Amino acid sequence: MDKKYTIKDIAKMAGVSKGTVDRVLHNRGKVSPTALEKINEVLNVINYEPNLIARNLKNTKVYRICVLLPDPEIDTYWLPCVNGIQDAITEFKAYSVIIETYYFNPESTKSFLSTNEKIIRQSPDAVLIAPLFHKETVEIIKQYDELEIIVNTFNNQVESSSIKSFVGQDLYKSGRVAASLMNLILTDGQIAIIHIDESLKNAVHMQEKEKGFRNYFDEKKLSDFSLTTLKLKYSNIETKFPAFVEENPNLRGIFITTSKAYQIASVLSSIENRKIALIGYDLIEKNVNFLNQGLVHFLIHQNQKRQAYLGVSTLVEHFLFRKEIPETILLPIDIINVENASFYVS
Amino acid sequence: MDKKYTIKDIAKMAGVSKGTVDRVLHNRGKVSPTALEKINEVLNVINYEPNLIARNLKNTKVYRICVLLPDPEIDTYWLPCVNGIQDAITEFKAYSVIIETYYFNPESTKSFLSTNEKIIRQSPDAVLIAPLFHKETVEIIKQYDELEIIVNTFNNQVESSSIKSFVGQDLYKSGRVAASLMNLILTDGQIAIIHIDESLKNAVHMQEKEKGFRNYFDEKKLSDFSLTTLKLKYSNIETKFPAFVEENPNLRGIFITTSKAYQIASVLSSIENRKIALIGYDLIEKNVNFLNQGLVHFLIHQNQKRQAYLGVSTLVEHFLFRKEIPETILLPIDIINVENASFYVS
DNA sequence: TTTTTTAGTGTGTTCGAGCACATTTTTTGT
DNA sequence: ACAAAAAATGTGCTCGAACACACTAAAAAA
Repeated sequence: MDKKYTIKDIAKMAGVSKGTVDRVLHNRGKVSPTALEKINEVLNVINYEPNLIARNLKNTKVYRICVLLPDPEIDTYWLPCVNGIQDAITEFKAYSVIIETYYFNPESTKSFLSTNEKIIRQSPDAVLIAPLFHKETVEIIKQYDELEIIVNTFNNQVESSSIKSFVGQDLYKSGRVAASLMNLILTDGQIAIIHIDESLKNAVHMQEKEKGFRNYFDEKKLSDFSLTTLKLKYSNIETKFPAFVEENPNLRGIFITTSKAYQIASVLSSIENRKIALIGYDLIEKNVNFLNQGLVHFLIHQNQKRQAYLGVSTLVEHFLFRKEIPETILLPIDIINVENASFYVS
Repeated sequence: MDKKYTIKDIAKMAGVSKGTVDRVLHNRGKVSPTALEKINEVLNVINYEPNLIARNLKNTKVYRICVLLPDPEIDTYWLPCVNGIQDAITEFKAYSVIIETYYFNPESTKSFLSTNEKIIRQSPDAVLIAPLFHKETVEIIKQYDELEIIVNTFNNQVESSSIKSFVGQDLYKSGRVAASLMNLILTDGQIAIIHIDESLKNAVHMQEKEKGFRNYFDEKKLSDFSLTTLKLKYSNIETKFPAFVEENPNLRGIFITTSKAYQIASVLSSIENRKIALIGYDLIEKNVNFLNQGLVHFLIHQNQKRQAYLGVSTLVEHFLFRKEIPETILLPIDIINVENASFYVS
């Protein structure tokens, strides 16, 4: 039943040599109809599963996987990804796989393109990309496609038939989750949706979250709330945001669509007499600090570490164990408050 | 730097044979001080990591791991565990590991003990147990210990120096999480903590959750709430519970410490004019249905599937890759509402 | 009929670790 | 000094898949 058969076993059973069995299994070379039938008969009865260990031992081909993501020194948001990739490296170090990480400057499309060129020069078997820049990504993917390099993406979704896989989160639904939590904290009043970002590279990201957030309130017909959208940059938060709070005395809640909730929380902490509910994204240290202080009510965990890990590991398992690469992996939308945060911070 | 060295490489570098290198690495047999020094010199310079694939190919020892858990046909709560174990079986089927599952009747300590005896007769290398019965577990673990069989546990924590590892959740903290959510839904009124269970086998489980739940309200000095504890059995829910609701007109919220929230929700759905917040455990189908209907507000996901998977996989990796078995793995306390539930249901 | 081609089949080596066994070297005892 | 024992070291086989190569037999060409 669960006995493990080897090629040798099959050969003996079919009364041929292991070479012939091998030829049938990989349909290479010529095999007589007689031998083919005998072997197929055996294969139909037993359930042959090649020993992946033995296969991998013999396999001298070294697979190269390149990962491209923004420099975590420029944006610490990407730090967990590095850990996730490190996990994958550790896990697969025994196998003939090389996993290399490349960083680009998230503020520069040029840097993105030039680092891609650098990767292409390495002629990898596959790449995992955080496609921050939509247009440039579509462009560069053509090149990968021509070179028959498998392209996986994570964090940002880019539509392209050349992309084998995407690992990320349903942003629209994560907006809805945030809305459902906000609706639990508040009963009425004004809610601001704040987008904080230097450039527009996260535009789609942020819009999807806003859509989901607004859709929840529309759908539930929660007419006691009024929703406002506000766009801020790092540089003008300290001036524009306090003014906004001043102008909107009925403001009760804020949904921050990026990982910069701590910047809002920091400003709010200096404004007395205003209790405003905050919901943001990502368990970066500063956010968790404000969560523990009670200034941030909920964080939505996007689990970038696991995103990056899965992005790499599905590729490795594809090469080593011939597993299918899943087209999309949507990670759960983890709801974090002060009580369960410690279990998610790795 | 990252070059992979083989025993043969080391032998050549040290000017000895691979046999001698092997003896040094495993300190078996006699080696002259001269040879030892030469080999150690080489080992200090390079970073030798044995090829686990090759090691495993050669290794003819078949490891046997037995898993013991309640029959999922008697209590569907355990169904996800079976899937988790199945995942592990699939993942490691290439290796020389046999993973066998045994069921016992969760209502019978006798069944628990006799199934354990059955497992012992298989003389496994390790077991993973859901130790539902505390006293009997302590008893049976002695036997495993004498036979030098590694014992891992999951779901229920049992203190014993003979237990190598525990995979589960911090129940006290999960109670706190539930409390924090309840505090968000309600502003005041009576809250019932309901324990639903046939026997007392989950007593410690439920008590821990209650402690955490109550502690949260105590700590925050939320004096607008009053907390009551109610113990129910499957058989008397339909009579006792409606009476309880009747008697307590100020009842606003219920925290169900087991996975039977659906039974409470079912009764509540037939009682008109009472809006009572429900928080329970586990994403079993019936619970998720009530979550979608809006009768259950939050579920806490205990992720039994992953518990079982990790319980097995840490053992397998210990045998195959000589990894350490972590003493305790506490899974995150996932907060589930109607908006994010779909991502957790596997 | 003999030679050449090709279809069909089997044998042997490789991957790296692990271990049994054989061989060589050194030490001990007489 | 020489045999015997002990210590040290080297050799060779195994695990299972993969593939190169060698070989046989039958068919095609000369």
